[in-house]
Amino acid sequence: MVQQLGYVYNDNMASNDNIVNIALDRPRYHHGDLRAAAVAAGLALLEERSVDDFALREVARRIGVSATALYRHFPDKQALLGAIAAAGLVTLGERQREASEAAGDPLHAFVESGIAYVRFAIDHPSLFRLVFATASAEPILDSPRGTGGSAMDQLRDNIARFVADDSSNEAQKAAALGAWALVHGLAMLVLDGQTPDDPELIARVIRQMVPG
Amino acid sequence: MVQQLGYVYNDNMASNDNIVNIALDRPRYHHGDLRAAAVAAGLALLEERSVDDFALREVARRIGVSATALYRHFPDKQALLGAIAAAGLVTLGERQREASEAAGDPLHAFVESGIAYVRFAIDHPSLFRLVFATASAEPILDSPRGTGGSAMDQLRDNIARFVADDSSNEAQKAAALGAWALVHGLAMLVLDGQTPDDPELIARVIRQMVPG
DNA sequence: TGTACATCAGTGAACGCGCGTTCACTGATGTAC
DNA sequence: TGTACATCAGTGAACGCGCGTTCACTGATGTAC
Repeated sequence: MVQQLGYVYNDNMASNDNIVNIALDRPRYHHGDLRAAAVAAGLALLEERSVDDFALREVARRIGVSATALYRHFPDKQALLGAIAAAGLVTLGERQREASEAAGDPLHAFVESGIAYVRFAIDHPSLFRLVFATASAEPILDSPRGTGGSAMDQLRDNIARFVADDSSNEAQKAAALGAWALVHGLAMLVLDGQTPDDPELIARVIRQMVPG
Repeated sequence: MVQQLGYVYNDNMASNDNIVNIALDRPRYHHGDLRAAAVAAGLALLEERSVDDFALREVARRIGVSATALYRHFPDKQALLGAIAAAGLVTLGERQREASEAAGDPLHAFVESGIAYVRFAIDHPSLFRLVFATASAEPILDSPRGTGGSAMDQLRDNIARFVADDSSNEAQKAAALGAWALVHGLAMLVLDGQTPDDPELIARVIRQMVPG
């Protein structure tokens, strides 16, 4: 437990894994950082529970604060989930970027980032579901290009690098959506237990999609 | 309202659309057919509501029966949802078969049945989600071949017809899973509002996947 | 055909559930002078 | 540096929510003789 400024925070949300760190600005437990702590605890909670069983009250309990306190930082439960989903999307983008960069050529990078997408879903099923269930105002694929770190930026960059330059805008869009749909479908099917979590099979399915 | 044998059933569950008819054995409202009526009403309810908001009590209300009555026919809510999901899966298979048969060559049939899959999801989002959220005991793709009418039988038949005969078993399996994942992902992305419900784009994405 | 009885599909009242959220409040923090 | 006060992040009690499910029951149906 961390005693600080008269308030007590349970620090177990920081000990979980690197997913959690994403949401924490340092210094971690400054006064007023309940928001970050709540997001971190929420991410940790989603490692254990389905989105349906996600309880705002449990998040409050875990950071050692009354449930009401969260209403100082989020208008309602949905807003808390939104913040958690945003953090999840950032992490997904990071995982894809890491995978891309570790690979050599563009084709390889593309395949590896697809595998990373599915892997992320399998490693964090509730968070993955939340990210996509939390309907963004605008569709992710059509959203303006961000800092280059988002999951969708990764996808588009990778597509652009190996789709033939002379292909039409429409063709590129279809290719991008196809790639996204494939990995997204794969992820959902594994999460719903419709196909086994077999890394070999998953890699094969993704590989067979790319030309060559 | 249909008065029959002293019991009153609200007949609006029969007036919805053909999805509903699937679950009804004729004669429709014989004594004891509460089970079929409940499934039909449940299907209708899912046309209006998310799975989360699906209430056993509301199903009972709609067929003009006490909530308790349903417990004569289903051990619990989950069992009711299971029966509804099963009916949904049958309908999905029918839609795919119809689309396949309407098309000419195997390649076309494959594409059209993929489009039908996505169309079904878009037309019945809650039911589609329920079907796949209701974890079957065994993964659908690996389940023993059924009567030939199931959605997965359709998928496998179509795959078998156009994948090269000399391709390995592993390659065929990967091709089948890839096809499934593509349409499944497309469906989920549209349902979650991540990509628009654009029939032209959807058709293009599915078409680009098949050789030639 | 009539009677006695078991069966079983219904009934309505009741309970517990933990939740999200509201409310009036308190007391520490930061600031103006 | 001290003091007066506004601010605001917390508190705990309370409420309503509609739900799934249990319970003891009733009365119509079907059957054995």
